Amino acid sequence: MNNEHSTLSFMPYTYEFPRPSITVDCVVFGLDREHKLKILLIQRNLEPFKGEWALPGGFVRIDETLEAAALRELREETGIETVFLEQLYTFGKLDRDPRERVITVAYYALVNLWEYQIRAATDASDAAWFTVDALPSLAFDHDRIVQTALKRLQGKLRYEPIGFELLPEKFTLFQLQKLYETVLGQELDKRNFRKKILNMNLLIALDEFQQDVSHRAARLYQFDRLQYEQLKEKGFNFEI
Amino acid sequence: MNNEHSTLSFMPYTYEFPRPSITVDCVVFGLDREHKLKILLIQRNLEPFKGEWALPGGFVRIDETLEAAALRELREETGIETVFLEQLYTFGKLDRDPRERVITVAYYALVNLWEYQIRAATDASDAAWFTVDALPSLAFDHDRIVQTALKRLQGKLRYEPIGFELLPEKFTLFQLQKLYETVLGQELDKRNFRKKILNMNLLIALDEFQQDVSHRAARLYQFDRLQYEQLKEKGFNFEI
DNA sequence: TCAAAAGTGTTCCTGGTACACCCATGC
DNA sequence: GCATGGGTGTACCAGGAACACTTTTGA
Repeated sequence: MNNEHSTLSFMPYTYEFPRPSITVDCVVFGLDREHKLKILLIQRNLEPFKGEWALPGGFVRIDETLEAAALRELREETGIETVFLEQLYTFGKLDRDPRERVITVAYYALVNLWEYQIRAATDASDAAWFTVDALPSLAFDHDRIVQTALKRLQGKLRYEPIGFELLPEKFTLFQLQKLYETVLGQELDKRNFRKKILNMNLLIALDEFQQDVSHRAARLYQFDRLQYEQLKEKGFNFEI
Repeated sequence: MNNEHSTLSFMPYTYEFPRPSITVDCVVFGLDREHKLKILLIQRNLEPFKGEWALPGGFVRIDETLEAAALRELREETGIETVFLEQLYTFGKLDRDPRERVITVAYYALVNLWEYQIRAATDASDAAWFTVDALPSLAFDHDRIVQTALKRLQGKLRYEPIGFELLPEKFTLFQLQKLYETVLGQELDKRNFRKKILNMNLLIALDEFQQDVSHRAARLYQFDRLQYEQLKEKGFNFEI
């Protein structure tokens, strides 16, 4: 990786001016069954920061887009296939990587942890979920990236219907409310929450109910994406 | 710039894997005296797209941050010194530059066009202001970048007090209202607008009035940044 | 005296907020 | 029968929206 200790035969790409490396990093959010917000981290098995926890990510190849790189790294390192993925911010401080100048384009992803367990990493390194308010210390400037992602998630959640990405296809209003309470960090009134979300006409009430719960089974709902797109066309603004 | 037609002596930087170039581009917004929203463009005097209009921008040096690169390019190409500058989005499509893979980190800036005229570019190429709804065709994917910046500006303007960056230090409520009407593209009720903005207690009413206007002179106001920071601490949310 | 913008209050209505009890189920 | 969440309505209040006229100034 460093020019100094390799011969030209392994360094076939030459440029008139020095160039930084470009990476992508992904902050993957998931919501567990106890309504805790979690982030997926990888234990590094290479220097620098070997053994420390870091965001999944890696170098952008010359023939792939940034988003393709993010999706590829997610697949390779965590087994995640299809997710909500959105660009977060590009971090370019000079010393954020001790080896050389590395600019990273950060993405954040929302995955549904309810129905299936994300596979651990496919290679030797470990992947694990951590509750956001009990994260280990992170490699590079990944703690700053995580904080930025958290703020973005909180902001977006209030003004766009992205919370559903963290829930299974069919969910209860209680789950949805807990999601908002967890991510926004404030309790919400049950009756007012239901009134507000149902009045939006974005949820399809199913004729299905929870199974195997030790209390009255709640009705299941589904998010009506099509309806949302149509309402948005007409100037409707989602807001919780 | 291309590997093919230069000797190694001019291409002293070698890497194991190919690397894209990194540039920054700036969408500079200004508001003219007729309450029109304008963008600052540069006429390119180099290939590719020679003679076409493009956003001010250029290559990121290995020893400068992204923001520093954006500020430097603004200074060099337009003479703009201190502005509101915020990262917008990073564009990484494979073919967005016909020469080679170039990833650009876009910024948007807000400048005050009222008190002084922005200098034209310092080199031979031309800089000029264009009304946003009458832009010429742009080089590269710069039209997409402009559209992204416009959406961001409209979104931010409603929820953060950044509109003041487009006005002089001392402004009238009428100017402020016209700003919102222009950027958001909708008319606002004069009485309701004044009530709302004054009730926020974010404006300092000065004992100064407009000069040399052919109608009753309006009172001048100033944005109270300190007060805004304090209110924000306490959970206050700006919203128009 | 005309043109252009400054400046000012009230009414109505919508939507947010606060709040408490009974129901169904499994253990 | 107890614990857990499911499910429901009303009263109050704040803030948004609609709306018209008089004042000031310079040309």
